[in-house]
Amino acid sequence: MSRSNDTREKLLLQARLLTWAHGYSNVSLREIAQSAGVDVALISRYFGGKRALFEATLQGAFATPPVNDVNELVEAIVRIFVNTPREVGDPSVLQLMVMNARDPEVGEMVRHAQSEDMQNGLETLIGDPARAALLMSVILGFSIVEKSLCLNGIPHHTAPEYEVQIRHMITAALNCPVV
Amino acid sequence: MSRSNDTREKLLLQARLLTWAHGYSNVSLREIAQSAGVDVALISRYFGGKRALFEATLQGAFATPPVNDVNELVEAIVRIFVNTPREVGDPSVLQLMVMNARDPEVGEMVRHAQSEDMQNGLETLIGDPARAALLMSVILGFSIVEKSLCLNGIPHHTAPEYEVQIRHMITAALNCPVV
DNA sequence: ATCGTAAGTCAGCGGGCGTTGACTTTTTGT
DNA sequence: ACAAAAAGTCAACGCCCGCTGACTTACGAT
Repeated sequence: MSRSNDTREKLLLQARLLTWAHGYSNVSLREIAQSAGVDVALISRYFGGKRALFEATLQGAFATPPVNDVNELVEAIVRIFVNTPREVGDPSVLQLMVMNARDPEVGEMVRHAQSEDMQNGLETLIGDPARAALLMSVILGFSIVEKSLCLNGIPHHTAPEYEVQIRHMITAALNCPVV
Repeated sequence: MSRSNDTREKLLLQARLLTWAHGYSNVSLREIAQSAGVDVALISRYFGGKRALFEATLQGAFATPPVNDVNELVEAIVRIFVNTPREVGDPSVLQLMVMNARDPEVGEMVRHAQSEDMQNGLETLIGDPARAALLMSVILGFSIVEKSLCLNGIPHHTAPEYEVQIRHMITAALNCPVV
């Protein structure tokens, strides 16, 4: 019983790492299995297929702790995007896959997970969907471009100064006139 | 002579549409050829291969008109992101592919094209690479999330109100303390 | 200790991919 | 009008993909 749970978790972890980093359709099951040190066939046995494995990967991916007001929620979101260790996946990459995933169902899965966990909470607390979307723009834009800069060889910001910028822009978003 | 140029351009156009919309590795040459109403083999003949076709696609993709000061450059960039007709590809999607493309050379191609055309211009005019990157974050974040919202079924902003928000955030970025 | 079941292995399937080379059709130059 | 060259067609290649089913091994209850 415990041995199977072990391999299940090993598969899940590697699937998260690889698909979140490179995109759903750019990672093969054989690759995931090899990284986990496990046979490919076990993926189909345990999860049912590639899509189901990916779906399991999204379980609670964007979970934010319960919050009482806008500031707390923003803090929680910033923490996810800024401080989440890169090793366990970067949520911004998920947002990327939304648009890059050719398979409509895969895109829908990611969007649904992200929307459930973050966007809806923001909208509820802020009240104005337009401003919530604006806030989301800023936060996601930061994490995406941050990653892009790393790829470009530009040393990414250290966490403290990065957070200063993010907070400044969030304040701007909260004060920006929206329709 | 003109017939071959025609099919070359048809291939190039469809390649742009499809790969920019769905990502390099999510579009097959057969698909591109079919959309162009042309035989697959002609792609290899005219461009040499999939990668070369994609590279041709990037030629001048981010070209901005010559500008004299920061405001003009920002205007030009905003115009590209906000007003570029969706039919000829959305540059934000290119930025997406930077991170999603598994093939390192493909990612490098996109990054190089974007950097050459836009980022460097911004840095030269602004002087401070950190602030230029911040500005880029905001602009790219907007266009990416805008697209994401469309996918989520939320009606995207009309151009005027969208531009108001973008300008507000750009102003914030220009006034934000950077290290 | 043994037997049943869970866990893991392995070869192979059908299919799509990028690419190639031999072929046919169309255009062009004389 | 006719031959040379360009443009387009077609079938097939080797490869990797997700997935399956028959098989072998290891564990746990009796």
